[in-house]
Amino acid sequence: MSDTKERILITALHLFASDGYEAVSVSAIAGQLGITKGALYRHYKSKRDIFDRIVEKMYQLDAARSRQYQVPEDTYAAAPAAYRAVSIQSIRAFTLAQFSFWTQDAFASDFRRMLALEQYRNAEMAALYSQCIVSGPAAYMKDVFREMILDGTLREADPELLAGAYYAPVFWLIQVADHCADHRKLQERLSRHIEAFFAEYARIDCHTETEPSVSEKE
Amino acid sequence: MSDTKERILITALHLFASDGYEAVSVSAIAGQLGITKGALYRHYKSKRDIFDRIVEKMYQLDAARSRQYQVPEDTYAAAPAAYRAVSIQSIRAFTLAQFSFWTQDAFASDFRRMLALEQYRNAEMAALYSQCIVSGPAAYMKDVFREMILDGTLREADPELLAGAYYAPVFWLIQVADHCADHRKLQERLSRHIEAFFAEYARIDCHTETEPSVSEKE
DNA sequence: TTGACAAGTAAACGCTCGTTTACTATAATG
DNA sequence: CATTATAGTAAACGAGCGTTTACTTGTCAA
Repeated sequence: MSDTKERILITALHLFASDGYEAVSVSAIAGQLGITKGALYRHYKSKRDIFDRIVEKMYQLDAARSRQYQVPEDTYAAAPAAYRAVSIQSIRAFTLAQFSFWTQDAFASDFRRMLALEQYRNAEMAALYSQCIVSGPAAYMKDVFREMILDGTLREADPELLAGAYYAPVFWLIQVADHCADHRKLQERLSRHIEAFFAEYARIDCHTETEPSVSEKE
Repeated sequence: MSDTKERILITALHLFASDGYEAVSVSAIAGQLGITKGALYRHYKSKRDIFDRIVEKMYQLDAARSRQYQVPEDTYAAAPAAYRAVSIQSIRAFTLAQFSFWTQDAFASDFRRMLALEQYRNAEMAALYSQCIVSGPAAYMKDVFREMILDGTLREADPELLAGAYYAPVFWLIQVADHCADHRKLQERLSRHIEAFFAEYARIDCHTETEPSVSEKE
């Protein structure tokens, strides 16, 4: 039993993430590993096969993470109960974890970049990119915030606008991280964003300047 | 005098924006135009030459737009005077124009996508992408907002946080637009974001509609 | 009318691509 | 020990790559 198969996967993903699938040759992958391309074909039946196994592995990783963080895999429409009683604390923790995952985790970071490079020529990659990184998280936050407004955790506002205001800076900082080595700084910046957001929109908090926070709705 | 040279440029950019530079063959560019690749070499001396001319053209377009919108080409440190007396109105107009430019203008939209596809293997593209789309606009807004806080247009806040809160949703909506056909909807969503932002942070809390006629609050 | 030039075709160049084949070394198994 | 499987090399395959060359047009000024 060898780990060569796994090393091929990781190395190929890393190259795909830099140059894009088409621009990476099988020789380049093999060369990086110090083997010949003939050896590579002992483990995968084609270049496309490597790509497919990468995607397969990411699906598994993502499913495992969803379970770990108890994020509902169904949409709000399918399972609204799962979106109730979500605390600000858990939202904050999940957001910070997601940021580190997509910027620091080697596999996830490479996979995200590869998705970005393939999004305009591969419909499945486009859908996956949108779902994991662009629109999906915002749609999720919209459902969570709608419930938080209903149960009084957040003040009255348009959930969609709120979700954009919350998630867009996360998304933006992920892209900034691609060309900024100082991860600590960006992580702190993200924390400040989250604090400022909830200071602004949480109903019961120190924020009482513009509106009295309790007992106005009758 | 022919327009073939220009048509090659546009067609090549469009293909580069979908598949990335390496994945597009000279034959494919020529084929799309209904000519042979030999003819293409009458107008450009290499495939890389086409790429370079595209970048050159974008530099020219960008400089022209900067002049048109009176956006300072110097940094704040080099020319602080240019950042004073910027109105909320002009910020709003410029932001909406930038959004339409990067999502609707054929050349700019294709160029932005090409930058995104080349950002991890080409340092110049990475810098350009960051400067035009990711970090640059936020850095600009940070300088503008710092001045706006000083002159009392905006309430006291961290300019950097403010710039992120303002620009990140613009950036995010640009990416959303890549896989959402309904541009009108996104444009409206952007408008709502801008209104909500200034409603939240503008000091003189008149909900400045498109025409600031009379202040309703003393 | 002629000659230069601009724009395009078709074919070939050397090279690299993804993939296949024939063969080798090593180690475990009966 | 003989067998079988595994993991690798080296070379070849046809196809397509970016680029060059030789040749064919059409246009237009001298």
